[in-house]
Amino acid sequence: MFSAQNIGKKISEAGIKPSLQRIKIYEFLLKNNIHPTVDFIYNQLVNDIPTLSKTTVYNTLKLFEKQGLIINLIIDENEIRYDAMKNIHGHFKCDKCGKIYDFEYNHMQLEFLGLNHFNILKTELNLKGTCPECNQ
Amino acid sequence: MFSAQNIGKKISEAGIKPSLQRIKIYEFLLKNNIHPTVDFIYNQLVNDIPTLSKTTVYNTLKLFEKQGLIINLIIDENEIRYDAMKNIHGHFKCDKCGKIYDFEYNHMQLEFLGLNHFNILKTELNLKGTCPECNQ
DNA sequence: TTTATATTTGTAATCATTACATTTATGTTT
DNA sequence: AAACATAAATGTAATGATTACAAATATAAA
Ligand SMILES: [Mn+2]
Ligand SMILES: [Mn+2]
Ligand SMILES: [Zn+2]
Ligand SMILES: [Zn+2]
Repeated sequence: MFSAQNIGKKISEAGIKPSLQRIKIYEFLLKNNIHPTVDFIYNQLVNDIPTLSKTTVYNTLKLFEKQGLIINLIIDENEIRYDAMKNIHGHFKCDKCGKIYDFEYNHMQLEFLGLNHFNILKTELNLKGTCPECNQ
Repeated sequence: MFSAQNIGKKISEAGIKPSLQRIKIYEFLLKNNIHPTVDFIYNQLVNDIPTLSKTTVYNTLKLFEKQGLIINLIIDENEIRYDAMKNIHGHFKCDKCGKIYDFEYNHMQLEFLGLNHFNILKTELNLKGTCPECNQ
């Protein structure tokens, strides 16, 4: 499904050289759709790559985002989260367990009033509350 | 329009004692619909109240938000912004000038797919891009 | 092999936010 | 009014995510 070649190719197509670190980071995002923080990614990958630096994770994710390979989520203060799923979708963060869920919404029917001549580059729909697991 | 009595009354109705600092902070939010940061509010009010502490601004805004008097916006990393306008509306932040614009949207027609049994307590619709002034 | 360039790494700095102890204000009881 | 109790505000130190920066390493070109 996500072979090393395919991952490297995707990175290349975004105009980024596919180094070992970059491949591993992008692979992690593709295989784990959990909207991880930098810290989480670092702690998972440092097992594979003992020399990995957290700065590299920061730089790489920022580069990926700039090149449009991934998106970032600002759903809570003091943490940026990353997502390799680029189709339009919303996010729900559970106040209790902290898990972030994807959901779809009828974005085609969404209408903004009073934004004539605004150049919209990014749309973020974030919900908060409690998830079914925590509602028991 | 926003007399000191009215402001104090609103604060009281939220279950908060209307101290001088709390009145001034809430008054600032009501009269300046600019989604300010803690730092901005502090710098504006410290002229009026020379003894004001930034911690007080933090604590007060957090208390206001907990009691439902205001809402907070997480539209960008490393800053929380506050808004006394509590009707449902979205926010657009200009990447160039940093200004945050309110806008309305057809929230009644918004449909979420895959969120059965989720308890939604907060909805945030954040857009980014460039505003008309910066598009010249 | 040299040389240049790109990438990674480790450490220190930054900056918004929070923790916490102290001070000040407010309200109540004697 | 004085003493006491409680709430609120203040100032400083600590926290923690992110960034800056210089050195080290890897990759590519000459
Ligand atoms: Mn997602
Ligand atoms: Mn607003
Ligand atoms: Zn949950
Ligand atoms: Zn602008």
